[in-house]
Amino acid sequence: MIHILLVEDQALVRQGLKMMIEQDEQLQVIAEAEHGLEALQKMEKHMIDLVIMDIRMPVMNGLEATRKIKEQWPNVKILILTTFNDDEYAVQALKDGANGFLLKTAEQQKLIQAIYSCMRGGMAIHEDVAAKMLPRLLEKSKQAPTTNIPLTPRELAITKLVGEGKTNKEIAAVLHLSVGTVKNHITQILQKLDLRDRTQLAIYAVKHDITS
Amino acid sequence: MIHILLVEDQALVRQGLKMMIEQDEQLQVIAEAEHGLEALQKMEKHMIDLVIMDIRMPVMNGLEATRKIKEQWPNVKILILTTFNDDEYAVQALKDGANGFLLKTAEQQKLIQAIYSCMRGGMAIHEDVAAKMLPRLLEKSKQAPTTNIPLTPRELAITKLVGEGKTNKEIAAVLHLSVGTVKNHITQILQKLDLRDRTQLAIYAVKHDITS
DNA sequence: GAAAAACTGTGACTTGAGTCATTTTCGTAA
DNA sequence: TTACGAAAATGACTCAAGTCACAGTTTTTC
Repeated sequence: MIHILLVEDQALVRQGLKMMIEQDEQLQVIAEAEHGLEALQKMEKHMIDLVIMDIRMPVMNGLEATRKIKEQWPNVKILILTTFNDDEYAVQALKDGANGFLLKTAEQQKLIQAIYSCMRGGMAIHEDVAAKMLPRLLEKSKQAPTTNIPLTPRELAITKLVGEGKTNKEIAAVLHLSVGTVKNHITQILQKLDLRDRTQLAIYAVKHDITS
Repeated sequence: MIHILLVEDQALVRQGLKMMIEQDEQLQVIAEAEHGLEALQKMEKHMIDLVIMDIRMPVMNGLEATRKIKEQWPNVKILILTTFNDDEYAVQALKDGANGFLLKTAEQQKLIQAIYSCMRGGMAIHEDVAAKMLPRLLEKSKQAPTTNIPLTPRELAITKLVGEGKTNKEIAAVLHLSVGTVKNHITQILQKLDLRDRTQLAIYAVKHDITS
């Protein structure tokens, strides 16, 4: 038997969900809340396995509630209820520890499926939500096309070490060079990349993922 | 009429795909290739709208081919053919510009759907593939839970500017402080975070996404 | 085989960065 | 009310970093 907490401010939607969920005899809604704060209170009173959480709510929204619940009860699964327009929230929700997404327009069959897949440790994400989220996630991890970095292999190696926060002395030791040579290379690198000092170079290295 | 290039080394799979695709009268496979290199050659000879690309192939794999095709023909759509075990490649493929993923086990209805959604500019990603990829993507953009960064607001502001590569003088100007004060704060910050110099601090700032 | 680019090194010089001691002000929590 | 941490500042000191000029060696490229 899976014990579920329903968090959703609109009573009608909540009722509908409850009925759909309890069509499956292994699933039971043993608590309901109208906003995040109430959800936290219910969590303390009941043994909850899974929370179904709306994002837009008064008092405390779903993101904050998700974060706080995951802090105190890391093993509880959380499914986010979402609409097509919530995609910027969705990414944040995932970072906060959500285990999946339900479109409000989903039919009950998908709903039940999502609950079980999420309880099994998987991640339940509706196809359309994923399609919207992925490009957003990629933007951040992309901006480094590794193209046209006009550095020689030696310069790259030094850039990498600068990006790890090493001093010239340490770099010299690792590469078996003199400190003076390292300095010369760095002068060269800064000129090529139009940077001012090793700090800007380190930032460059991290952002362009020069870590090989 | 949508012109399609099929890239897949196994002739049987290729034949099957072709038949499934051409069930739809708007879709036509006008070229086929057994590996990435051949695909590039075919691209030059035909006007292609969409490429369906396997990942594991001899001579030149699907990732490299995707990258090269997107470089020369940025408007061509590319759908990656994948299995459940390819998820580490999948992320890379997306970064290289792929427009979607097809599971090799998908039925023809899903296949056709994916092609159209991809041509409309959307991203076609099978639910199960997305579920596997998202956690992987999140790991990279996550590691900064913004928690326990024991810095005061002032220190945070300075850390942020260091992370932008600013000098103490510039930071002092922005925050209306003396250079000495900035130095003092930085000494304090370095001690708190157990770092050695502003370069390591800048790296810390970038990695923890302190950019507010 | 010659030219170009990459790699290595030295020494001298300038300056930004970081540490330390010490002081003052301000708000807030015990 | 007191005590404390955050914030701001000054001055003096040390040193790593960066620039510059010059030079030798090796590797790549045409």
